[in-house]
This record gives sequence, C-alpha cells and structure tokens, in this order.
Amino acid sequence: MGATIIDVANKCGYSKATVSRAFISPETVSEAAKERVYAAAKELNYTPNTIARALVRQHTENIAFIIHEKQYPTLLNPFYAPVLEAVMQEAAKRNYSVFIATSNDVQLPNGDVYIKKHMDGVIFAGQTDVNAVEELRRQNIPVVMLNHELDLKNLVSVTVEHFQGAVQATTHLYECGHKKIGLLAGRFSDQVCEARLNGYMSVLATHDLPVDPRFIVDIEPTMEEAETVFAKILQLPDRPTAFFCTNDTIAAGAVKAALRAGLRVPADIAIVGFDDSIVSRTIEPELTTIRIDAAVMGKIAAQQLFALINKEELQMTHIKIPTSLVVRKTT
Amino acid sequence: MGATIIDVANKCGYSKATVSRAFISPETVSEAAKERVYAAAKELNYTPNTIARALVRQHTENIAFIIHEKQYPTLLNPFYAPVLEAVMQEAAKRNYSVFIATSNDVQLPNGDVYIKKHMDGVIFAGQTDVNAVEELRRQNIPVVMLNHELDLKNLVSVTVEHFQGAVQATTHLYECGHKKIGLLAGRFSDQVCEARLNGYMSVLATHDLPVDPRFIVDIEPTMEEAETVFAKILQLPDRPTAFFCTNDTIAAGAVKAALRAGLRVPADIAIVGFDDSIVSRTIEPELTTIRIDAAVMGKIAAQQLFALINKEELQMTHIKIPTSLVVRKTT
DNA sequence: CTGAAAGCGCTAACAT
DNA sequence: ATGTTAGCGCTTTCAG
Repeated sequence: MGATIIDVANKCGYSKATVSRAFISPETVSEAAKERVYAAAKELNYTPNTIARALVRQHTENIAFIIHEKQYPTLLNPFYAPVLEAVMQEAAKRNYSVFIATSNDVQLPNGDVYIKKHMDGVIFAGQTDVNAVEELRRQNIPVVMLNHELDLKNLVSVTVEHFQGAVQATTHLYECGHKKIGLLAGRFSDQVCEARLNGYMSVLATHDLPVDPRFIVDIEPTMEEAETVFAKILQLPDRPTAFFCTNDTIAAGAVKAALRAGLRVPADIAIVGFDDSIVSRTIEPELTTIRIDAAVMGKIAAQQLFALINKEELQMTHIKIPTSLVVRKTT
Repeated sequence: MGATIIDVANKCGYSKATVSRAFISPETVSEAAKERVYAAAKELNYTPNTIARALVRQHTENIAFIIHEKQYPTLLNPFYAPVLEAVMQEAAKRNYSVFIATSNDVQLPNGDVYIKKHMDGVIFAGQTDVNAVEELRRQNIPVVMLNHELDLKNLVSVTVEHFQGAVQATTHLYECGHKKIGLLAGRFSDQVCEARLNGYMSVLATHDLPVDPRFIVDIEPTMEEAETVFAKILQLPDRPTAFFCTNDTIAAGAVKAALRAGLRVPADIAIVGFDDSIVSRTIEPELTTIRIDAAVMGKIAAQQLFALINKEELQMTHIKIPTSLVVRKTT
C-alpha cells in the first residue's frame, strides 16, 4: 500500500541506506541528500514502517500495562486510572507507546501463557498470576509489578504502605475521640486486605479499643454493596461511631447510606476512606481519606521499567509508596 | 534472545514451514509432527515472534484508541472510560490488542503527522485534528470517529443525539414545573456545545420560557469550576429554580455548591446532568441525568472499525447513539 | 558521505 | 503432509 524505503530511494536517486540514515541520523547525511530524500518522501507519502524497523532492531518501543482479569474493569477503577495516566506520560517522554490489556491477552485458551505482542516491557497492575510473570521473564521481557508482590527473585515491584495507611486512618479516628471504630473492608487481593486489616487491628490494640467482629466486615468493593451492607450495620445496636473503609468507593457508599438514613456525617457517624481517589471529592461531604499518590506510583513504576529495559542498575527493587492522611469533611 | 522458528525446526527435525503450520493451522499437520513440534517449542520456550509475523502478513492485529490532547486526561474522564472498555472487549473477541494514545503519538514535533506504530485501525475519541485523520487515511488506515464529526468524505463516525438529550433534560425540568431554567454548559467541542445549547433553547422557545443570559453560562468542565461558578450563581437575584448541566461532573459540582449553601436539592434547586456516568450515582442525592449508553457506543465504534478493517460493506456511515432520561433524586 | 549486502523471524505460495 | 524458497521493509556493518 504505502510507499516503501525503496520507492523513495528510487525516486530521489540515493540508496535505501541513505534514505534510512536521513531519517535516523540526519547528521550523517549531506544536505543535498537530505533535501532530496525528504522531498521524495513527502511526495510519496512515505512513513517508515515501524514493524520492519522493530524486526531488525529487536525492540518495539512498546510497553504494556496489564490488568489482571479479576480487577477488570480497571479503567473504571478510580485508583488505577491516574496511575495509568502517569505511565503513559513517562512512556511518551521516551517515545514509547503503551498497550493496555487484560490477562486475556497473555494467556492462551489452553492455559499457556503466550506473549501475544512483542513488548519491550510490561507493568502488571494488581493481583497477578505468577505464571504469566514467569513466562514473560523467561522471554527476557522486563516486568514490574504494581500494587502486588510476588515471591520471585529480583522481581521489581512498587506497592503501597497499606499497613501504615490503615494505622493513620484508624489513629485519626481515635484522635477524633472515637472509642468504637468499625472496619468496612473490600475484598481486594489478600496482600492488601491483610495489611490494612493489620494496621487497623494494631491501632485498636494500642489504645485498648474493643474488637467487635460484628463491625469488622468484608464486602465486595463496589459502592452499591457498601451502601446496602452499611445501611444494615447502621441499624445494629451499639454500632460504632466511626468506620474505616478500605477504599474511597466503599466509603462513599457508606456515606450515602448514612445520609439516606438521615444521619449527619460526621456528627452521627464518622468515615474515613482510602486512596484519595476522585470519588473522595465527588461525594458531599467530601471524604477524609488516606492519600496514595497514584501519579508518582505510576511514574515510578514506569521509571523502574525503563531502567530495566535499558539494562541500568536498579537502586531498589521493592519500592513502597507512602501514604498520608487527608482530613476533609467526614471526620 | 528467545528461540526462533528455526531453532525449533532443527530441534524437532521438521522444516520451518511445518513448525509455522503447527501453530497457525494445526489441522494441516500430522499428529506426529504436531507432537514433536510442540515438544520442541516447549523445551526451547519458543513463542512466535509477532512482529516478524506482522511484517509478512501486513497487519498487526492492533488497533489504537486515540484521545485528542485537549481531552486529556481521558482515562479519568468518566465518560470515556466505559467506552474504552467496550472497545477493548470487542477487540479481545477478535484477538486484537488495543493501544491507547494521545495525539502526541500521532504528531511529530515538527507538526507532521506520523504514524508511530502500525495499527490496523484507529478510533479517535473526541475533538480531533483533521490532519491526523487525513494522514491516517492516506496511509490506508481505517478510522472511526467517536463523539466528533469531521467533514471528510466517507468518514465513519459514531456520535450522540446531543440535541435530543438536551431537549429531554430541559423538557423534564419544565414538566417538573420549573419556569426559570438555567444552563451550566461545559466547554467541550463546539459540536457538542452547540447541539446541547440548541436543544435547551428550543425547549425554552417552545414553552415561552424566559431566556436570561445571566443564567446561561459557559465553564471549563471540571467539578471545581462548576462548584465555584455555581456558588455565585446561587446568590444572584431571581435565579432559576432549575439548571440543566451539560455533564454529570458539572452537575455534581452544582449539587455540591447547593448543598454547601444550605439548599435542599431538589426542593430549592433542581439539577439535571448528562451522560449517566458513574459520578451521577456517586453524589448524594443521585443525579437525574440524560443517559448515553457508553458501552454500546464503544461497541459500535469498534464494530464499525473492524468492518472497515475487514473491508466489509458498511450499512451506515454516521451512527447516532440515542439518549434517554433517567430520573433520580435531583429533580 | 554513500552504497551493497546480509539479515531480523516469519509466512505463503509453489513444489514434491 | 512436508519442504523450499522468496520475500515483508528496514537497519547496519563493511567497503569504498
């Protein structure tokens, strides 16, 4: 269809090699040649064929951002969206493009892991199948894990200080004077859940606060589910005066349930979320939450990946993003 | 690095061609051969090189979803996220991967349009530079426009019945008994703005409602801006009792401003949004809004693109997604 | 500064 | 059913 390098070579009277150079390293080509090459290229509507180039160069300048199926839909996930954006930005700086995929693209129907497209590197977001990662590495494709750790040698990961965040959230509630603090936990990956639960429990222990299993509940992490479940919790006798919700979406659901029940937030019930995602500022009153800087998270993940791709020495293999308390209107 | 088809051919004693066939059309290869090929492949950790394949096949099984820079960040945009998800799903069905990019990836620093990667087709979401589209088509790459029309021959597009939607919104407000209805319009593309404004105006005209320029305002389409602007509007004398906001994010900002001003929604001020995005169900009270089925929008766009890629006859070149009123709690 | 030529890894006729 | 072979379009030594 399109013109090839040969067409422009013929048209301008130089060889393929010179045409190629004119595009790749113009400084090694005479002015005269450049002029004629560019003119011919323009006239023929020539554009270098990146896939041919990739074949010889052995790299594609593509990276993939892969979401484990269980986390799908991810783009709708207010937590991952800004990290993907940051990744895209880092990629753009280096002239890389990003593919976005689910684990489907990595697994063959027969269960084998298949690298459907050639990627120079891959970022796995969220809970991820070990096989997929191992397979990729077996193909010498650099991998960085985001928000999930796998027990693989030299695997680089960037995760979050979940424990610390949970401690900040719970402590804040305690410092606001709450003695009975409940937990509304979303069923994310075990790693995340466990760390956040531990953080919460440790604060209760530190301050000798009561641990009431009726008020430590697991739910599917959707706003609807949070709303439904929380509406019931609100009717229980001796319910806590405050709840730590393990993400903003859940917290928003809780706030909605409280508001609908005619309660005042935070006067009648205090809530703190987690992530500082966009939903924390959408709900009114706005959520007090634990901030994770998703942009730096994405940026660092991308930087690590590019370091790997360029075979640079990595300073650290496990990076943990710190969290911080953002006090708004629900506490 | 990785093993090539030759390595496995040597190892299993068959030719390259047979190995290739074993992967592409297993039914044309003897059981014995398949067995040995797969064994050798497994042992060598062989995986077909997709870029070599793409070079000979002249197609990559990749499509791109491109967002015009002005719409960035798009993934955060609650309207496009579900559209993209639908596109990804359609692509996955056909074993295609999707590339996500901003107009940066399409434009060279010098302003030329450069097709950085070879894509079998491209979906442009939102306001888009004509040059980019023309250049793509010059390279014979199928394009479908999403939510934006360009005056190019045979350009296929899928857009929204913006006018109809605005009429539905405004009419609903009128039917709720409102006589003074304001407009809080986000500065999207001219096409969208104009259609929605016209829809609004036509309803005012139909019912002989007053047109007050003080209450027909343009803003940047962010929640913060909506909040700020709306807070001021609320203080103006003789303000409308209802507002049509041209998207849910703006509507949410308006609701927040009203709530903060101590107003009851909808008793003191009614609001209707547009899009039926996730934010319409995040804010409390939940937004009455105009629904656009983003999933079908994405699906149709993808289907049109694949039809183009497969050189099928298209039934329609301009598809408009209908809108519908969703009454919730703000009216 | 420019050209010739050897691949990059794979597919798809065309033979056998 | 399997093998041979000619590219796909480009980059990159290596010569000149």
